[in-house]
Amino acid sequence: MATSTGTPLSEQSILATLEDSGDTTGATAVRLMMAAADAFADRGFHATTTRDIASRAGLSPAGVYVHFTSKEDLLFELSRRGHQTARDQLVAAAAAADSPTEALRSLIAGFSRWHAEHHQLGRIVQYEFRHLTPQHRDTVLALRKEIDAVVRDVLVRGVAEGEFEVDDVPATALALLSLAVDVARWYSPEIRRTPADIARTNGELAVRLVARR
Amino acid sequence: MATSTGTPLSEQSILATLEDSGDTTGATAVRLMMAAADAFADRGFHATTTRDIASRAGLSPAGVYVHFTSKEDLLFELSRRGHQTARDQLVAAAAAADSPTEALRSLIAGFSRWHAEHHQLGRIVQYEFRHLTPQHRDTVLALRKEIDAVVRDVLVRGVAEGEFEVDDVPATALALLSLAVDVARWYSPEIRRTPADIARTNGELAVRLVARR
DNA sequence: TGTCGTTGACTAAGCGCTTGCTTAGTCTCA
DNA sequence: TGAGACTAAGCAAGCGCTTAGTCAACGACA
Repeated sequence: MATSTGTPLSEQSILATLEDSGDTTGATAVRLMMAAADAFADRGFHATTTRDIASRAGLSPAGVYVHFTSKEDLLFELSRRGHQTARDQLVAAAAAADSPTEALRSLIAGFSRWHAEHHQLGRIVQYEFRHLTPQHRDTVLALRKEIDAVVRDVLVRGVAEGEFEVDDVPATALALLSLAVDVARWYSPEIRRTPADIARTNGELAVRLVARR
Repeated sequence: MATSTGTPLSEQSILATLEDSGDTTGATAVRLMMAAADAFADRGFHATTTRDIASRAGLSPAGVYVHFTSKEDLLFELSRRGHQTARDQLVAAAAAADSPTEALRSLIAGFSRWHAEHHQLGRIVQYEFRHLTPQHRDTVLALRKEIDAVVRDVLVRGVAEGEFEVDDVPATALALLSLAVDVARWYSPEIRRTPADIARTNGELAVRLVARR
C-alpha cells in the first residue's frame, strides 16, 4: 500500500479501484474519472464544472465528451465501479471466514476500511446518488441490495448457529452498515486513527452488537 | 404530533424546529426557510435555484433577498437552527436520566428519532455542510463539538460508575453518533419502521455496544 | 517506398440558456 | 410622510454541451 513514487495515496487507491473494475478503459478515461472523483468528492456533483474536470485531467473542456456522453455519465461510472469493488470485497470477506462471528468481524472491518481508504469515492457513492438519472439509479440500487443481502445472510447464519442474538435482522443489518458507511463522512487522512485502526475497532463493535451473552 | 389540518407532518416538524430556535423571525422568513429546506433536502444546495425557493414560498425571485442576504445565508440559518435544536434535545435527554445506561439509551434513541422525523434537515446539516462559508462552517463546527462532548461525557460517567466497558471513548462516541446520524441518510416516511421504532431499536443497540457483560 | 484515405483523440470557439443577485420602482399601512 | 415588504425587469457571469476543424497514427495499395 505504501508508495515510493510521488503519487498521493488517495490517487493510488482510486486508480486501483477504477482500473480493476473488469472494464477495458483507456488511460485518458481513467484520468478523467480520477479528476472527476477528486472534484465531486471535494465540491459535490453540481458544484463541479465540466471545465474543472477537463483541466484537472489536462484536457480542453470539449475533451471530456470524447470519452463520456455527459457529466452525469461520469458520475454513474464512478458510482457503478465504486459499488462493484465494495461488493466484491464484502463477498470475499464473507466467504473466507469459517464462523459467522469471524465473517461478521471481517465483513464490517473490511467495509469500514474501504470507506476510509476510498472516502472520496464513498462520499460520491452515498451523497451524489440522487443526481443520477432514474435508470442509472436503478442499476446502482441493485448493487446496494446485493451488499445488504451479504450482511443479512451472515446475521441469519449466526442466529441459526447460536452465535448471535438478534431481534430484528434487517434493522440490525442497517445499523451495522451505518457504522461502516458513515466512516466516509467523518474520515480524513489527517486524523489520529488509521484505516486499519478503524477497521479493527469497528469489526469489534460489530461483533459486540450481535454476540450472544 | 398528529395534525388535523392539511399540513404534511414533515412541514409541521420543520416548522416547529425553525420557529422554536430562540430567534424572532417573521412568518415570511420561516416560509422561505421551509421552502429552502424542502428544496435543499430534495435536490441539494447547488442544484436548487433561488427562483425555486422563491416560488415555493409564493414570492418573486427578488423576494428572497428582503429576508436573507444570499442563498448561502439561508443554508447557514437552516444548519445553525438544525444543530441547535438537535443539541438542546440531546442535553435534555442526558440530564433527565438517572443512570449512565439510561442516559445513553435516551440520548441515542432521541437523536435517532430526531434524524428520522427531521431527515430533511438532517441531510442538509450533514451533506451540505461543505457549501457553507468558512466562518459559517466554524460556527456550526462549534455546535458539533458540543454534541460530541455530551456523548463522551455519558460514556466516561458510565465507565467510572462501572456500568460500561469501553476501549476507546472517542472512537465509540463516533460509532454511536454514526448509528443515529446515518438514519437521516436512509430514512423515508414510506418505510415499515416508524421514527419511534427506530429510536427504540437504536437505543437498545447503543446500550449493547458499551454495556459491561 | 511513398502517398493516399480513414480513423480516433483532441481543441478553439462559441451557442443558447440559466444562474445569483441588483436596481428602480410600487404598494400598504402605521 | 415615511418605512418596510415586495415585484418587474434585467445584468454579468458562468453553465453543459456542440460544432467544425486540426493533427498524428496507421493500414492499403500502386
